[in-house]
Amino acid sequence: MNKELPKAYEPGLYEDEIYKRWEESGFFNPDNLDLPADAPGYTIVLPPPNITDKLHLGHASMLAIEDLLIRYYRMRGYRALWLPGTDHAAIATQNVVEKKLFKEDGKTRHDLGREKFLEKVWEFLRITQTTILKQTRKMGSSLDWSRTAFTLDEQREKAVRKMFVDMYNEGVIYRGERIVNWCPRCHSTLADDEVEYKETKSKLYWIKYGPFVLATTRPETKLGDTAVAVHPGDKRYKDMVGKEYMIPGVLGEFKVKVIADHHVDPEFGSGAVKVTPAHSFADNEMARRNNIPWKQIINEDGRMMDNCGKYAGLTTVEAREEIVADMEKMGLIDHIEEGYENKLSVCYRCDTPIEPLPSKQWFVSVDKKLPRLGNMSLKEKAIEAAKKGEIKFIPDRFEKRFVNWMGNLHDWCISRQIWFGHRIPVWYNSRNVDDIYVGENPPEGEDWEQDPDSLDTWFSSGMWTFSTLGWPDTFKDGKKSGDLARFHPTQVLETGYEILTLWVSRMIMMSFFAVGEKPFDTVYLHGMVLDKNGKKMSKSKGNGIDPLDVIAKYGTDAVRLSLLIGSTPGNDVRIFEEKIEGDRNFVNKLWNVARFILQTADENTTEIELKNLTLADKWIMAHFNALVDKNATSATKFLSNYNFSIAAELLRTFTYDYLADWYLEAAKFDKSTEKVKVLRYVLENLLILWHPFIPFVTEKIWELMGKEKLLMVEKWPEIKYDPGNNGDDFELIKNIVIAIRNARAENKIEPGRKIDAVIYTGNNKDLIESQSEIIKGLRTGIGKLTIAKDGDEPDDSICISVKGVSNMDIYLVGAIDKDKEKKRLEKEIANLEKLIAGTEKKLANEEFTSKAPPAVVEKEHSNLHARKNDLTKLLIQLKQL
RNA sequence: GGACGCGUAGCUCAGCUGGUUAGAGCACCUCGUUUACACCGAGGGGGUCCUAGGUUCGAAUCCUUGCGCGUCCACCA
Repeated sequence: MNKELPKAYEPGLYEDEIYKRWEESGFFNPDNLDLPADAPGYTIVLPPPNITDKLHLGHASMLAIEDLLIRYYRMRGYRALWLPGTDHAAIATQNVVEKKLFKEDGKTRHDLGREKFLEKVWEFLRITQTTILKQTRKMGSSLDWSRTAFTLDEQREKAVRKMFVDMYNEGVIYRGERIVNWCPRCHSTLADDEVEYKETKSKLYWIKYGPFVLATTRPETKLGDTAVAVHPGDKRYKDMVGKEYMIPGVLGEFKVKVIADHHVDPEFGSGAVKVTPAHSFADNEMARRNNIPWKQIINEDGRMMDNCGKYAGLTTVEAREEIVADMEKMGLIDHIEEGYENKLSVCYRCDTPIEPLPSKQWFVSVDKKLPRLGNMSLKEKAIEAAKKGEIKFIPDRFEKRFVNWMGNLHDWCISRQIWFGHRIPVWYNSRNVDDIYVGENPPEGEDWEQDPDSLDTWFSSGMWTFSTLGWPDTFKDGKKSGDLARFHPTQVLETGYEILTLWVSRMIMMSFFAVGEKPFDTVYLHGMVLDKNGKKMSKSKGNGIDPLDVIAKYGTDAVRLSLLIGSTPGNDVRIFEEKIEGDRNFVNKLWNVARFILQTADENTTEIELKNLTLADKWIMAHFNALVDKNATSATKFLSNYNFSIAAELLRTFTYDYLADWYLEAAKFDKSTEKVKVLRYVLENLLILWHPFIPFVTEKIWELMGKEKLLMVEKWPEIKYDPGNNGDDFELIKNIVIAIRNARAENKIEPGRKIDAVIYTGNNKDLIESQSEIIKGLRTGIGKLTIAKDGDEPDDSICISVKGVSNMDIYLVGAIDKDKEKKRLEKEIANLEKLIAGTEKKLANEEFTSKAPPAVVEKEHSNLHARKNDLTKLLIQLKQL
């Protein structure tokens, strides 16, 4: 024994030190890789985690997948760049800090003022940002830290302003009125995902409305009505469409136009809807489609405006009561339906009902045709890229989802009434409201005031693939230079399917606009990480797993493996400790395989002499070759096709079932000149194959093997030695051993007891003889082993059958439980007879033999033949018993 | 309401460009401390592949329907 390794792999002892070595090697940065000038690029930009919180297992899964890809392609000789960063997550971050501020000091951001509040935000984000980067390293991520970016750092600020100005000058960005979700209590707009829906029971008022009777939950908005809408196919109102009517109301008569719109459900209510464009999203859309004017009647305090006569100043709820009472007096109420169930939209922070209000906002037009896009719109260009396969989706079903969603996309509202984020680079002249300045830098002069709003966080993260590669400095006159030229378009965008639409769509549109090319070749979508019961992990439910906790307990490699194995592209993955524990056990198994090999073969290898290989050597070499082959079932191929789980399972099967269980065991009895070389060759290459999955343990073993170069930059293996056959000879030995072990277990022969065996080999005498030590050594418990070409059945013995072998007889002598053996044989015979009957029936069916491919029919014939042989043999054995 | 996904061994999941005696890991049962590993080894039991139809010589795999679960989007006056 030359090297004394600890019995169990202890990740905690090595991980930090190994990561440090990787980082200090400089190889995370592709500029330092030793590559030919024309080496292909392979770039992934890390989807920047929000700095609202530390990382969870979902992030860990993302990091595991992306690091796997990057390490794989780095070893394949690509100029691999994985670019790290974080996202300022404007609204989410501001909310977290606001909540904290309120909880700790009872203050709102308005108490602090813009500047002071932003200081607080930065204070907060520096802490989470540091934690995030630390966690990311802990996962073993081979990110190029020298290129680290933040969506709100100086360089990205520059990019965002340039983008805004370019889009504005091109007429893509414009200012317009839009209905927003407004919380009257918080005095703020809410993003769609900040709106919550509450099941409520309310009243449905059926009101007399000129020639109509119609149902509404909000009679007070009648003051803002400008139209009545019906379904285009509704015969009841057919003749009224397009006409104008005077409607009696509590403040006198007013005029509405009747419009036809598909949005109206003719089954609901009376099939006619009053339209209040200023205070309803749906109504607003209908008004836009039909050119109907708006009339705002509710202000930002949630109160009726001055144009509401005697109701001015009332809250909407107060106004509703009074107006209903007045309508009642006027005989305008048809009837009131109680207990009507609907979903009320409320503020996620304070539960206050939301008031949709019109407001001035900045938009990105997705439909404007642009000369720079060949007269296509941003939307059309993105859809085309997906449909033409210029951008590929994995799994491909997401392409449909993407295209479908893009098709329904409306202009993108990019302004947010918050303080944290990229401030909109627009200045208004205080002396002349219509005088607007849009530019990358503030205008000269004192009368200019910058727009108080900030940009939607997706505006800056949508630029992530090129803003991180030096844009706009690396893009002049339509020509890419520097990092942008070398790494853009990137190869893969790997992210969760839940932000396919939010993020991916924006990246594609912005990249085409700014750089004139797609941001990435492939979008790989991963699923969500769920707990054992398939529930989303969340802090409030307490079912979350902290990556750092399980890493401390089981090691990073085990955590990575548990996230990769058993998960398929686009599908959710359930994670629980038992699973991680199992993978920890596997990592330990690999460690011990190495431990054994290093003990028995601690010397540097030279070229393997193929002619000296034993049966076991050839067998393991053949199976190793199958892993790195170019055919469709190799681990290499599955890695290239994003089938990480299948690749890992192939590697695991090889490591466990082939290498550890059989080859290493056989090696203990199978001495040959090449043994040491084969052991080292297989281990070495196996470590390379495993490295992208479990980088730490493989790198550590690699070091223990005496390698000077880092495994991280080792070349991906190809087939180097052809053993000349597929290892079938050793497969036969293996099956003999299994059959003997089986027979022993079936017959309850105590493990300590030696049994004599006789093998009549037929034509295989030399082969079996050469392997007799292995057969005896592999825990078959054989005492005296007799090998002959043929002979008589020994007394007091059973004949055992070997899988797939019919021209050989093996007898175990003595100590046989005949009853048990008889039962076993009968069971097996019954099973075989059933199979044979099935096969015969199939072959008798002329439809089958004439229509099925000849190869399939042929296979059935050979199956039948083999099964019949086996049956004959079993019947003889049974008779002899 | 719209779109999509899932339902295979007790649990977690592969397999699904149609042809295998339907697989893996964990759990379970029996046996075993054999110096790489008890974070172990040997052997074993366990599945009408959700239901009902259809296509086909042949379906876990393709089509239709129903049931159950999940995700995203929209949200209704």
